[in-house]
Amino acid sequence: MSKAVGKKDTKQKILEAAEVLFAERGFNDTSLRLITSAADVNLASVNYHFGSKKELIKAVMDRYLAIFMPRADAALRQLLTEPAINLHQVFDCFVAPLMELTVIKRRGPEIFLQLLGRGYIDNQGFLRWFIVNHYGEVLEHFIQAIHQAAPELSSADVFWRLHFTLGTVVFTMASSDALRDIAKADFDEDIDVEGLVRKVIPYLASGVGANPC
Amino acid sequence: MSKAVGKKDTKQKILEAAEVLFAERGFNDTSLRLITSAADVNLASVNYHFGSKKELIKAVMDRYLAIFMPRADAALRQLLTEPAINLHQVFDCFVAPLMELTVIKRRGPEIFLQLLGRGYIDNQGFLRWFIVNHYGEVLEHFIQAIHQAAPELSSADVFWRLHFTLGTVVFTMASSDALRDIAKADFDEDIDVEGLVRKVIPYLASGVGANPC
DNA sequence: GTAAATTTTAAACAGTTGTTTTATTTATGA
DNA sequence: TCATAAATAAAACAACTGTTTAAAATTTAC
Repeated sequence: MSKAVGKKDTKQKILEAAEVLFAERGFNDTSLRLITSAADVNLASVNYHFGSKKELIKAVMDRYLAIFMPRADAALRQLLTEPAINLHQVFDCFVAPLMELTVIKRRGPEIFLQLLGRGYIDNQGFLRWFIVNHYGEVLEHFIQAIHQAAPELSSADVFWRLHFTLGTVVFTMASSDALRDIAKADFDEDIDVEGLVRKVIPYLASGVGANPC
Repeated sequence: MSKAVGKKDTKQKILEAAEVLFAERGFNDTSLRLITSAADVNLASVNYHFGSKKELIKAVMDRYLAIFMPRADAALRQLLTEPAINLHQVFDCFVAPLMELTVIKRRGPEIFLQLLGRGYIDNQGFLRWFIVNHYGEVLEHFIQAIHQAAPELSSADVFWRLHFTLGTVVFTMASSDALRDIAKADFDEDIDVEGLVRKVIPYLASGVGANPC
């Protein structure tokens, strides 16, 4: 143990700068030079510590996934043991794990959701593959919980509405800063991320539970 | 009138190639060289005919917006004259105008929605500004119709749920090709774009109309 | 048919990208 | 303390970006 407590090492500084820029601007539109100058480290240190930009992206994502996924999974497993559940409860399983991402940094929850959206859109699939391969069982428990809460839905309907839901959340969070500014200006409504999450859940629960026609 | 009927001119060839690539890969990740080689025209012809890449993006978008927006507006105006309306009817206003985009090309509806999503995410605002400034009244009629169909919602609630809705649609359509492939493989469900749109509308209507809590 | 305007072409421009190389500095362990 | 390893630094790399230039080809107009 040789590191001084207050002094972040280079690897950490890169991660901290990269995740903010990736969330704000997307992966492809964030250059390594932008990251390294924001982190106040040398350009070459990214390739030295992470190997490549692709690996840096994975490292940034996994720092959040590794905390969020097991906790979401635990909440879903817990819910699945109960006799009768509803969709609102299913979505509520994600709130606490999401808000606990403040352990990484204060704006952790929003950054994580923004990164998730970027990963879904920017790179055609490589991050999606990574998530499904590493955390696939969480998704399965999610689907299982929806089936239990809304047994009238076919598997295909659940599949589609799961993706509708993902779209709603990810898209909203990707532009949450701008939207919250507008809401503040136009309606004098000042809400934080948790407030926004709690605003979207009734929408999601009602949408997923809608009568298919 | 000197153009041979079967022979597309350069400007048209660029538009046709660009819109597909923009929809698939986003604006920033589609280079002019990729477009011009797909269109089989010279690199410099983009700057010659459109002035810049930014103007090309606007031209691509406006080709669809100019057809879609007036028709959607007409449908909303028509609906607003009726005494009692529901949310399902509000969203139905967009289906026919969307499907009519096949006049541009067969896959016009999906391409348009994908472009819309790209414009929302890729460029931080310049396309959004363009749309709001040119077609703002359509958005106002949309909001008015929602207010009429769900008068219990506050203006702020309508604002948020409108953006949830936009997220759902745009995100779903941005990856609709991949999702439909999965649905075909996993559930043997073979649907076209109109089928997908009709699938998402109950979700949206139920979500927007949910009891706010 | 010829001159003028329009369009196409190839080449070069200046700037950015991720990555690698080489040299220098700093830290480690005996 | 000194050799060794690890980390940092500056510079160059090849590939790519949007745009411009200047020459060639084509079309238009009289």
